[in-house]
Amino acid sequence: MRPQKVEDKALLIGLMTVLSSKGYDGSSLNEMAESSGLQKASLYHRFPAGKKQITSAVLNYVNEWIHTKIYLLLINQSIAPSERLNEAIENINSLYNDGDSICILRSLSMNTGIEIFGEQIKEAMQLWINGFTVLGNDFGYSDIVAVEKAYQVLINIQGSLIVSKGLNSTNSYKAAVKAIQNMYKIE
Amino acid sequence: MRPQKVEDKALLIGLMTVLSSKGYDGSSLNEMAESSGLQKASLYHRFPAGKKQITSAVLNYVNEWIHTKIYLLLINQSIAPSERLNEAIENINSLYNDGDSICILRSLSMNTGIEIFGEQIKEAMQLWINGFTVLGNDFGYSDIVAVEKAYQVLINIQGSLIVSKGLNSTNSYKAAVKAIQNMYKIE
DNA sequence: ATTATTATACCAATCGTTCGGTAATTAAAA
DNA sequence: TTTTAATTACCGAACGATTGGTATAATAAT
Repeated sequence: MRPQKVEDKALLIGLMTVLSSKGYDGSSLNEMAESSGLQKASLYHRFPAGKKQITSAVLNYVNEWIHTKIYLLLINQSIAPSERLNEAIENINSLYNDGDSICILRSLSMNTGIEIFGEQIKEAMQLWINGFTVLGNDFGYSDIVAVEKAYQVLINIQGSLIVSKGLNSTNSYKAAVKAIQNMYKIE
Repeated sequence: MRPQKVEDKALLIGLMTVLSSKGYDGSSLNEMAESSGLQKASLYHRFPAGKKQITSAVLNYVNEWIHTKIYLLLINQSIAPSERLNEAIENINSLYNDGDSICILRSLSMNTGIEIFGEQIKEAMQLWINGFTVLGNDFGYSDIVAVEKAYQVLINIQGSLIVSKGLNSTNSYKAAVKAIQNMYKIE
């Protein structure tokens, strides 16, 4: 049979770019087509249920990304905790373009998106928090402190991304990343 | 002349509700009309330039709110610093419905809104940061530390609001507020 | 020849916006 | 005191453009 013009992964990444920067309502199918390299009708061939299915597939891809690049990495006890943290932060930096991008979990958690995709967004955040909780434990912190720190990591990233957007400077994001690294110094 | 059916302030608050929960693209004029108590055409009488002018007016209202309820409050040296902090937090809690609402600065800082309203969003965040910086100074912290803490306040609020939405629980927001209060304990 | 993929054209519904006209108030004229 | 004019606020209906979504025909590969 005829090969795909755009592979699944590249397709999802192109679609993620639009969705994360414009949100669900702001992302038109025409923009999605343009940014993915396929025509609108071709998108309906790949995602017969339309915009909702597209967005859900992108969120699945994001969840898989978080699962491997954050969760599985952070619970991998064959790597030193400090090394895990460094790699996770590298991955996060690449995900958010060193603070320039908008997080898709934020873009899709407006009232229009959260009603449809709430479960997938919740799953993504919990994966993130669970990974960093294990990291905190492996750094020697108690369960309570490890959970606290894990939440603080997610809050710092999400909050600093908003402040970076609002102030038009990635300084806030970069400082937040450093603060996260300081949160896991062994005493 | 004929009196207004809805006063300016009530009008702006109704419009703010839609904009903060659905964002710029997600807020239709029909929803704005319904939520404000005026018909679509009447909104064009009050805001001749349409949706952009409506959104800009709402952001101006928000900036005035931040100016009085955050900035002017936090720099008011006739009130004890700890008292200023408590009042500011009360105001913030009422603004965000104790963590249930979405911040309009976040909703409008998607790529669709930030291009049009970037300056107003920047102004709002800077007011916020400047107010908390003065508070930090009056608590006795050095300039550098006071600025750091001020940024952290904004990041904690914005980040915890996102996490609260995503996890469908205001626990994260409420914990972040407590963390902010602990940031300004006098040693 | 068959099948997967894409492109063009199209649709109803909704979008932001505009327009003609009405309702309510005040001030001046009769 | 009543009437008229002027002013402003409001609204139903319609505008062209764009939305998400669907046909259907053409193309490319096995």
